[in-house]
Amino acid sequence: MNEQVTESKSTRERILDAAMGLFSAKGFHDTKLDEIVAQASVSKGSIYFHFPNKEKLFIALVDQFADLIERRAKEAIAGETDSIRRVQAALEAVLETFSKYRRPAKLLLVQAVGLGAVFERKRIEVNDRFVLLIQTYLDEAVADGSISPVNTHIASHAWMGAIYNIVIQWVHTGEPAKDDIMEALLPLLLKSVGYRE
Amino acid sequence: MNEQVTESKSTRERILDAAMGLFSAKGFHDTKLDEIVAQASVSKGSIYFHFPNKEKLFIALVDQFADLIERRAKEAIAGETDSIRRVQAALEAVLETFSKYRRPAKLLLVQAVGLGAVFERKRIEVNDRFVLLIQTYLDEAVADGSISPVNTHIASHAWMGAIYNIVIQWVHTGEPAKDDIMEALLPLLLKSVGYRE
DNA sequence: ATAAGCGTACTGACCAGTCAGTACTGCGAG
DNA sequence: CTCGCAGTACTGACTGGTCAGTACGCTTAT
Repeated sequence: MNEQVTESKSTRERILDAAMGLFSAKGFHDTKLDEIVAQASVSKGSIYFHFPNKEKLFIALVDQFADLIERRAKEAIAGETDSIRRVQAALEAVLETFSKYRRPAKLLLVQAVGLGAVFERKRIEVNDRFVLLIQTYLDEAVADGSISPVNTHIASHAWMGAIYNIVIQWVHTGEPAKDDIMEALLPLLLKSVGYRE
Repeated sequence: MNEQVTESKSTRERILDAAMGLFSAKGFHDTKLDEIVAQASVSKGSIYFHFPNKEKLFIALVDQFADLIERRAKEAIAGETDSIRRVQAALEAVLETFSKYRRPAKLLLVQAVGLGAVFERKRIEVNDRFVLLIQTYLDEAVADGSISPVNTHIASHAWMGAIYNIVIQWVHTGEPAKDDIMEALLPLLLKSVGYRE
């Protein structure tokens, strides 16, 4: 929300870093505030100076990463004009970003799920943001005839899920390797909406 | 694990039913044991007579439903001989079962995620069970030439994710309708592995 | 009698959140 | 220039509510 003007960045940053490490590894409930305190070498009070509560600290991390992903995807799209290339570029950018930031990926895709109603809303919001992004460009691709007329609503949800699950698998095991994902997943998704290269 | 031989079914069943309702709606942590007690009209001691702890009660529900899904899928497969039809039948059976049991679906797909390490292992185990099932029949379909030679490992994970996400969407909003899912998702998945009807 | 099945009242560990206080910096008035 | 004052950043011991799990006792069936 409010950009840091004062140069106290380091503390807030240390809290976020520590929280990211712990939340992504152990989940929300299994991460104790005292652990973040220890990891970040800050005091408990300091955390509550920068964040209203544990929940908001977690959500700050989710938002931060979701924003990054969306920014990268939009940058990639901006660099292309052909609709099918846009879809392709966005997909590459997203996978690239996930693979570059493994811990945030786990936070967003795994740890942010199945926490109560508050988080659920957040998760759905983030998911829908990306689904809508995908759908927009799929619709475009259908309109200019580069892919066959499919149910883009279902297709975009399916794509999102496919990406989710592959990335989650990769986050856990390190397999399949990033390049294998790119090579196999991209054509698979494109074929699913009837695109022939 | 151990089948009920004693005829105390009703209490155990009432506990499971209440737990299913609450866990699926509110998640693991936000569901208090006392709420299950109230909902099921049983005593706390009774719950601890039938289940060693809260965690195991939750996992019992997960296992129960995962078993059901797998059974339905295998039954569907057994009724077909052609490999591509087997894949199709399994998919239909799984979607059918999910749509018939909305609460268990939410429990398995949403609420069982993002709980600490113990549950994470369980979730991966269940996921892998289905991925392997899919992969087996995809490999078969590749072998007999009904679909193109794709990376079936990645494809099966992608399928699983696609199914996950669509069903989760449906669990939350009731949209898209079951029939729309069948009509759109099935051909989409089949096309993704290069099958032409 | 004796044990499986269930009920009730209780415990105590745990942990998010609080708050009184410290350290430091900058600033306007006398 | 310096003293009082105020604002900001931070500390860490403490608390109080919560809730999973337990102790123990009463039944009913065999």
